[in-house]
Parts: sequence; C-alpha cells; structure tokens
Amino acid sequence: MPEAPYAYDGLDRVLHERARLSLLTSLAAHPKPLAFADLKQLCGLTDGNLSRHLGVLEEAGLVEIRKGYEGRRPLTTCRLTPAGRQRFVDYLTVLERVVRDAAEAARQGQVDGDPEPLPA
Amino acid sequence: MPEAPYAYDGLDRVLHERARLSLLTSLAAHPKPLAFADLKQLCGLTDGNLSRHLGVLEEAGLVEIRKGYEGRRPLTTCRLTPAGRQRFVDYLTVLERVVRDAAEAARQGQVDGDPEPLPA
DNA sequence: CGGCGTACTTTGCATCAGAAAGTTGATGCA
DNA sequence: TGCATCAACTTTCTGATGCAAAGTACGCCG
Repeated sequence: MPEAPYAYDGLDRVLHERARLSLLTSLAAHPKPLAFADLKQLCGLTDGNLSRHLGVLEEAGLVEIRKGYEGRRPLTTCRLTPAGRQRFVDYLTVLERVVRDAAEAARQGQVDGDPEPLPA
Repeated sequence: MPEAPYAYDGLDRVLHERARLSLLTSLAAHPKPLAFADLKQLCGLTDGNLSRHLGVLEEAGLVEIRKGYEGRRPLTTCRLTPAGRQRFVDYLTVLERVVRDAAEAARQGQVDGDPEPLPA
C-alpha cells in the first residue's frame, strides 16, 4: 500500500514555479489579454525570463500568444487558453490542500519538546 | 514605482519545491522526529532523492538530521529546527496569498470572451 | 543618417531534480 | 565459515531549466 499522503503529485512542475505561477495568476485575474510589458511589470520579471517562461507556458498549451502590432510597434499579447485555465484551477486545488495540511500541521506541532537524545 | 503585485518574492526556491514542500509538511505535522523510511513513505520519494533533499534542507538550516542506531541498524531521524518551522510558516503565508489571489482571479476571469482578432 | 529607445529573442552558464549505481553492514542459510 | 540477500542510505551522473547577459530588429528623433 503505497500511501504517500504528502506526495502532492498534482504539483506539476510547469505550473509550480514562481515565475510561471505569477504569470498564470496575472492572466487569470485579467479577462482581457495582457501585453508583454504589462506582464513584465506585474510579475517583476526581466525581458529574457518573461520570454522564456511564456514560451514554456505556450508549449504546454496553457497560454495563447499573439504577436501583432500597435500602430507600427510590435505588441505581443497573451491570454490563458481554456485548457490552461482548467489546469490552473486543478493546480490550485492541490495547492489549497497543501496550505491546509501545512497550516494545520504548523499549528499542531508548535510546541516541539526539547531535543531528547534518542533512547538508544 | 516597481509595483509587481504578483511577484511573490517570498516563494523561496529551497521551500517551493514539490519534494521539499512535502517533506516539510510531513515534519511539521509530526511533533516527534521522523525516520528516513517514514519520510520516504509519507512523501513517496526514492532513497536517493530523499537523501538529496534532506541534505538541501539541512544545509539551509531548516531541519536537523540525527544519525543513530536502532538496535544495530542505522536509523536516521529528522526534525524541523525552530528556524525551519518559522521559515515554513512564512512561506505558507505567501502561499496562502497566492491561493487567495488566484482563486479570486480564476473566478473573476471565468467568462473570457471570444478571441477577437486584434483590430490592427 | 546616426544614435537612442522600445520590444523582444537567443545564448550561455550554473544549478539542480531525479535516476541509477554504489556502499556498508546485518541477517539468513547451507 | 562462507556466500547471498536485504536494509538503509550515499554518491555519481545526466538532462532539464531558471536566470542573466548579450543580441536582434525596428521605429523615432535631431
């Protein structure tokens, strides 16, 4: 019986990553597509990192990237795909469980006795 | 004004990692030290990975590892340090915020209109 | 027409998670 | 006793990857 109550398999590495988590949250929060520069600002990322992480998210089918123009300047915009939104929600469910488990745990184990030197 | 509301700086990479998060939660949940084999079971990790991640956590001062014997078999036990518990709690605070932001966001942005082809 | 700024992309490096192989020593058994 | 097995870890290796720095392309200003 391989019970592994704390294994948290649902923490997909594509989503469970600071920068990407940040991007997805930003995107989820804004119904309209967001521009490259907006995301950069919202998530505090450098151009290079943003480009890279967006690439990863697109590759995984989580976001849709559209390269167009505003006037005659290039403007890259980005939105969640429906599948992306779903996976994000699923991920969040797991994350909620983690937080619940952990918060509970942290409270419970608060008074951790003295370091007894192990009977043997 | 570098506002980056979704930057989540508090998501320390040492903690924000599936295996390690799993380990810390296990440890936080159990007031008594846990044995290597217990952690392996609880977190669904292989020997090698467990060893590696425990090493990282110890290096970072988050856990204390004690190598002893039970009878005459080696028995490695592990517990959170006070500092470790604190950092875990801090991390959880950020994670809670992420979940809150994101859950809110996911609900809000639910009805994402059709993919309008960008005026230009 | 030459430098500057915007808007990204590409490259390179250093780290690191996970898998596989190795180590040490106790126990079973013939 | 000698050999094989198993338990409990550790070490090594390799591919992936996050981040930073350099690079590209193009419009705009003077």
